[in-house]
Amino acid sequence: MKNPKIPEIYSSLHDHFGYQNWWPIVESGRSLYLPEFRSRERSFEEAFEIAIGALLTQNTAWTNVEKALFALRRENLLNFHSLSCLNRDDLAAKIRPAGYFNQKARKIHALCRFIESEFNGDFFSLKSLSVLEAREKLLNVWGIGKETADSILLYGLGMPIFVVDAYTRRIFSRLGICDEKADYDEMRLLIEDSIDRDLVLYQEYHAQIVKQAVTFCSKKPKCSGCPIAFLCLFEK
DNA sequence: CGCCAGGTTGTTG
DNA sequence: CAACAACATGGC
Repeated sequence: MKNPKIPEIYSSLHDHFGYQNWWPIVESGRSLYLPEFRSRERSFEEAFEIAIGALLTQNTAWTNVEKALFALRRENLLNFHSLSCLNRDDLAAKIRPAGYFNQKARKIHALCRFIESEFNGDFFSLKSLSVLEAREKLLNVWGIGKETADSILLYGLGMPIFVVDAYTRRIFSRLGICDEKADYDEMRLLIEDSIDRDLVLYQEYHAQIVKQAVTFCSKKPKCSGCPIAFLCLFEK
C-alpha cells in the first residue's frame, strides 16, 4: 500500500516548521535539539538516555519527562551503571515528575537487566541485527511496547523504522488516510511504503508529526494557520 | 476543577 | 480478540 498524500504531508510540515533535530539530549536543565544529530550517530550514552526518555514519555507530556531527566542528569545518574545499581524505590522517587513512577522505575530496571544479560552492558550490539530482529528483542523486555521499541531503534540506535503514535493516528485520520484506531504495524508499513527508506527522513517525519499535533492538530484542533489544511477533510 | 499528555500491561467478556 | 482498568504527575 502506498499513499501519495504521505510524502506531501511531510514536505508541507517541513516547509512550515523546519528541521526538528530529534531526539533531544538533556544537559544542565535544557533539552538540546542539535542539527548535528542529523549527520552523526548517537554515542552509547546518548542512545541509553534516549531509551530512558522513551520509557518515561509513555502517555506523558515531555515537560514532565524533562523534569525527571534533568534531576537524573544533575545527580549524574543518567547512565547505565548508575541506574542499574540504584534501588527501585529511590529510582521511582527521582523520576516522580514523569508520572507512573513505580511502573517506570520497574521498566527502567527491566531494560537495564536486558542490556546486561543480552549484551554485557552494550546494547549497541543490537545494531548488528536486522532492524526487525532487534525490534523483537526489545519487545520481549517488560514495559517496552511497539512505539517505545521503535523510538529506541530509530532515534537511539539509528535503525530505520517508522515510529507511530497517538498523534500519527489523530492527524492521519483527520486527513482521511486511516481509521482513528488503525493497527500499529499497519500504519507503520503504510508510511514506510509511501516514503523513501531514509533514516533522517523517518526521524524528522515523526518529529514533525509531534510538532503538528501540539501546535495545530491538538485534541481540540486549532486549524487557523495549519500548514496541511489544504489536505484535510476535518477542517471546516 | 477537568482534561490532556510522544503507552503498556493485565484482566475480562 | 476487543474493551477496559490501572498506572500518576503537572500544565493549562
